[in-house]
Amino acid sequence: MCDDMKVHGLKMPESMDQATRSQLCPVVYAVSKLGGKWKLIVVHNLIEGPKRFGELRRAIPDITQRMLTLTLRELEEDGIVNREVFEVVPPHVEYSLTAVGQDLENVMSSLGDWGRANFAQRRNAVA
Amino acid sequence: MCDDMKVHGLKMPESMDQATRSQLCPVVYAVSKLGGKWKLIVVHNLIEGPKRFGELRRAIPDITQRMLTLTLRELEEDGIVNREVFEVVPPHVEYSLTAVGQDLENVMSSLGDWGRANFAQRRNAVA
DNA sequence: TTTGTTAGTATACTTTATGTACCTACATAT
DNA sequence: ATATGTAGGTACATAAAGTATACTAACAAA
Repeated sequence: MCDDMKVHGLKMPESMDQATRSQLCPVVYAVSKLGGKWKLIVVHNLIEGPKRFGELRRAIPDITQRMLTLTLRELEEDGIVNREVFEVVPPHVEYSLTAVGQDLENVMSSLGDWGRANFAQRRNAVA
Repeated sequence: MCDDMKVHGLKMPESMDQATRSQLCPVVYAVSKLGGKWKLIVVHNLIEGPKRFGELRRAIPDITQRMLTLTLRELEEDGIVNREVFEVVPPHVEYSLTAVGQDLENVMSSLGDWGRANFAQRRNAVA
């Protein structure tokens, strides 16, 4: 697992714990950053371009205000999402993907490809 | 969001709930199948080839027996992982990716690419 | 003057996800 | 007779996620 890490000149002994290893295995690291229930859904909705808080809420009807806030805060902390506040009334806040977030495009599209293929398969299997 | 779904000849009205929409938006569908804490880690470990239960445990030291069992059962139900039992004593059970699971290769590699790039960036940023 | 708007925060509560500890069966090795 | 290894199962406990409701600021329109 994670021979990639040779590029960092590091070995990954069994004794190392997950927190440490997640800094070494790119896949484990990525999953730890994107693993929440809503993270990828929010990123998916920002791929097309910046959106306001309310637009995201309407685009993801099942997310609660609180969970959207928490998810956006975490994505912001991880440098995936950018938050721009316009000091007007009523408030105007725009969320967009950073360069790091934009780099998720391949992940999102391969995920979409898989979902599409798998979904099609299931329809045939069930119907 | 999810214009892809036009290929299924379906629209996605606001009134539709998440359960229904997850059958329509490939990304939401994919996330719903792969969203658990351990799902992608297990898939990642099976990409190279079949592994036994104990091998997976050793490869993912922080997963508990219970979570590995639950994760494998769900992946099996979703047609991503195949479980082969050899009726011997002591028990011998082998887990492998189905064709659907193999199709996750692009997802895994793009996720690895992103993690690698992002990880490298962070190292520079921090160090 | 009350209502509406946007993007939240605060609090309490419930549900689901994940984790811990201990248990089994059976054959072989000691 | 007891210990070892495999692939789990089960009861219970905790952590994470989600729900519901109330609350805020500041201005505009009815």
